[in-house]
Amino acid sequence: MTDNRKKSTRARAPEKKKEQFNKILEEGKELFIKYGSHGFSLRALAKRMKMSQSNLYNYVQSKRELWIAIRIKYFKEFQEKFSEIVETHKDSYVDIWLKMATFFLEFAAADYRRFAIMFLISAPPSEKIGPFEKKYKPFQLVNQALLVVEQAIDAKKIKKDSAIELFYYVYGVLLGAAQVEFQLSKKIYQPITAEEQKISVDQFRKFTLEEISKRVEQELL
Amino acid sequence: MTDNRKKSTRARAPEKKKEQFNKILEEGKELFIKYGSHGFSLRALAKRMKMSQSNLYNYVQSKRELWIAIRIKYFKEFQEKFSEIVETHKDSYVDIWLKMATFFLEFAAADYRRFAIMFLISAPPSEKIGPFEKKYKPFQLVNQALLVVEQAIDAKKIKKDSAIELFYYVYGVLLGAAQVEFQLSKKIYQPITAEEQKISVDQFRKFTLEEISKRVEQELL
DNA sequence: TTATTTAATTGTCAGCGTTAATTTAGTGGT
DNA sequence: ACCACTAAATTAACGCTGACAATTAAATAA
Repeated sequence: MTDNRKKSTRARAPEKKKEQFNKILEEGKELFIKYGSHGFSLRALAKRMKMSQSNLYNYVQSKRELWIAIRIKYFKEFQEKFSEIVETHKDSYVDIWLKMATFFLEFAAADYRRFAIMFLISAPPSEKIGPFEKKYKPFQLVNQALLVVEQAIDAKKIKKDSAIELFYYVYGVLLGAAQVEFQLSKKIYQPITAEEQKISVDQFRKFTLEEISKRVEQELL
Repeated sequence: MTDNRKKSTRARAPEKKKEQFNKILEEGKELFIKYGSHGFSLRALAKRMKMSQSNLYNYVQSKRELWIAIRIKYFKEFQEKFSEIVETHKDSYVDIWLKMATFFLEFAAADYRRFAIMFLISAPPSEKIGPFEKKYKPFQLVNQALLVVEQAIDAKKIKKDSAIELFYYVYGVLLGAAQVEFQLSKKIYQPITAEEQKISVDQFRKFTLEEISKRVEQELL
């Protein structure tokens, strides 16, 4: 056994501690992306951080909390890019929807494990509820997109009555489509019966985006 | 510590062993449904079975294999009910789609953990690939529904060109919708901004089914 | 009745999240 | 420059997990 720890140093200044915590989150992200939820252990993370495993508890109350902290960070990154699309849009209402949808599907496909930790896998259970869990609200990402819808309603560009329903519906469509794309992209899958059942990821995405586009068009006044 | 094991008996006849294995799957299902993926341990299952934990390995190569075996069993149950709908249908093409979709969403909502083990959570990893994993094909459930589509194509009731795309699309819609419904049903969730963002599960389902219905209608010749 | 087979057992392993007790590096006050 | 204090870091241990090896003994076949 070689000693992997670095020359023992302590992050005492609040700024230094924040920095250290941030590094923990970054290493945690990498660990998760590389080895998945089952390879994501505090011991492995500690080794990467060159610190003892129990020292992580000076930064986080539980594995669950760490998990949620990473999720929140991913959502922040997601929001940032998402906001950019939303705020700089000069396109039509339909086009902005198309851009948001495309971004969502590309984001999921670019790193499915990241997508999974954000939208699919629930955090490991813990006895206590920590600060990150209290802070975290599901459906948070939704708000950014909802803003677009509301602005359009206010500007009387679209029908008001079913806008919210449609919004959640499209969110569901994208959530499901991202998963179907992933399953389609796996080599393992081979349709059992006929030849014509085959479908490529590109084909599927094109179809999905067109469906969304057509549906949103109907909403215009 | 009380000894929970039953008076030691052995299931040696092939029939008896099959029976015993079936009981393992049934208890496993219950355990999973009751305590979720994290409460689902071989030791807890063994206790329920009143046997030693390592004896489970006489029935299954790994926890992963057990997981997949349970998943397969759930799919069989799903297929059975699904087939009934498909095979006894006297309705229009649109109505049968509506029935399939309704069944899917009701199935998911009736027991979300069951739905999750079938469609969302991936089985825990294992070093070796067992017989159940070899047997299991993802997208298997899809075939039953595909049959309906193909029959309709053959009967020249619907457009052929985009039938398969639409099929996968609707599958994605349902997969996503089931998850949105679940999130909406959680008490935790409270929208942040305006009042009108609220939406009930019933509202959402109604909307979703209507969307599917409208979309399938367009496919008719 | 005996030999064989194999279900079921005990014991052990490394790995996991978590906690308690302890050490010691970094900070602020004098 | 020194000292006291705080808290980041350590070591050690707990009970849990999936898995494996060796052993026992119940059910079957000869």
